[in-house]
Amino acid sequence: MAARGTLPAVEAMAPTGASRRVGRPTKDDPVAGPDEIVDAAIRAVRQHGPEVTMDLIAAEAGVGKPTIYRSVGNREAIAKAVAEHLAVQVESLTQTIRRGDFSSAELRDGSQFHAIARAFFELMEQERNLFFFVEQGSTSNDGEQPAALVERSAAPLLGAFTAARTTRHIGPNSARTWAYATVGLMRSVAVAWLRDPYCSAEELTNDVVEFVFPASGVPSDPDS
Amino acid sequence: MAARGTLPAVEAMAPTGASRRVGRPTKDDPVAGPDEIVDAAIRAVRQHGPEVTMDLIAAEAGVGKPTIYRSVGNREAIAKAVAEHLAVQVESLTQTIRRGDFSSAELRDGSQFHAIARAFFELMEQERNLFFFVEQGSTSNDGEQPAALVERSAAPLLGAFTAARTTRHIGPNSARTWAYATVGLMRSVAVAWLRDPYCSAEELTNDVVEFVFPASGVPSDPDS
DNA sequence: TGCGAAACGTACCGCCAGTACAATTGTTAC
DNA sequence: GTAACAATTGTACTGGCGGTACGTTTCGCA
Repeated sequence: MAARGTLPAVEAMAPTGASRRVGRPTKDDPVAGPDEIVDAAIRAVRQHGPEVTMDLIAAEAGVGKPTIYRSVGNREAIAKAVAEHLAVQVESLTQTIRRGDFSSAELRDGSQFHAIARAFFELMEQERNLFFFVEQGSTSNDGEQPAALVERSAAPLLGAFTAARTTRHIGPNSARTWAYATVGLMRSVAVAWLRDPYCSAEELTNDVVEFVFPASGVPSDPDS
Repeated sequence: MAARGTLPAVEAMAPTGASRRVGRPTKDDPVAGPDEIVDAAIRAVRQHGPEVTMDLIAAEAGVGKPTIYRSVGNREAIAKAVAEHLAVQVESLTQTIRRGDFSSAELRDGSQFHAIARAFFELMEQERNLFFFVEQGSTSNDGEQPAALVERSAAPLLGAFTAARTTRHIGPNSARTWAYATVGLMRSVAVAWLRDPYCSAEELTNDVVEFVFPASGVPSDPDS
């Protein structure tokens, strides 16, 4: 088994799935760039759950594992890219909502936040695996610089939030703390709710809005 | 050294540190129960950081690795125990503060929360490694039941919070959401602040209090 | 005294992120 | 035209870690 350094026989292989030939690819071959690899990673995570192996991602992308590491980076870098993807999705959803459902007059503090939070929760419900994948990747390191993946994935909430609370004048440090507080809040609620959907998305959103903006909310509990 | 001549080839070993003899221990030997093991784990995490290996924990405890798995459980179970330890610490600190610094009249909504939040941040600063160890252990699984480690580590905040906000009558689902929101908020702020202490602990606490109780806070930013 | 149960640590296994290296093709020099 | 070099890939491997099988030793009880 396990031929030594020189390998004259490569025939009995094909477990990775759709791997291309070895060596430099032909010029007109469909080369897989970073974007294609990230897309493949997203599909792999969606299909196999948040604990996909790098080999499976490579197989889904149709490339070898080293290509991933050269083109995108290690597992955490992929998680970062996926977080970026989620963030863009939330932003896009927010734009749509903002254009469509709300009249300009309704865009007072609470309701705008409500729309964004609702979009966030629904997207996370839909992209559950991606969310937990990003979640897991964020705490993999032991506390150094590159963290803040989840933060990025929820960051779109920030704009609306700080805009809504501009009524009071605050310093940069306070704004930063409030930003962390907001994203952490959304993150934690989303995780708990996804693990055990104890109420409807609308109810959840109302409660979160009521928490952040104590004045503007509506009593959301249907019972009692 | 610990190596007795009984086994055929055990000489070239001793990396585990202070392992006892093999076989069932003598009755009056200092047997390491679950508590001792958890204590050893805490020391190991403090010393070697949040990514300690199980072998190092076993070495610190002076037992073999299987003993840990039999007595406490897998890595996640240890993280859970450490989370419990932190939670108890926070509770104890809270008790002390409540008895000492505050007159009974001052215990209105915001200030009580302030004291607890302050204690929480300071303990997490002091027990940085333990905090990140728990943090990491909580997201290791792919989204199933046993999670909620961090939640437990910040849960002491819950009592004070719900008590403070009882003014409005809320349903159980709303309370649950608010609870998740609160602990997630504290967690996220703590992580960000520990990774980059961009302000003093007091400032941080003030900002968090101001976020949760918009009415009762004091403007904390020294710069204008 | 003997024998099963209880409890332990050593040595191992499987898995997986990350890497060394040969293979293969594009490209330039002469 | 062709030979050397640069570019780029996938295969096969490594290292390390969480978790476990198994032999070893002692206790408890008949």
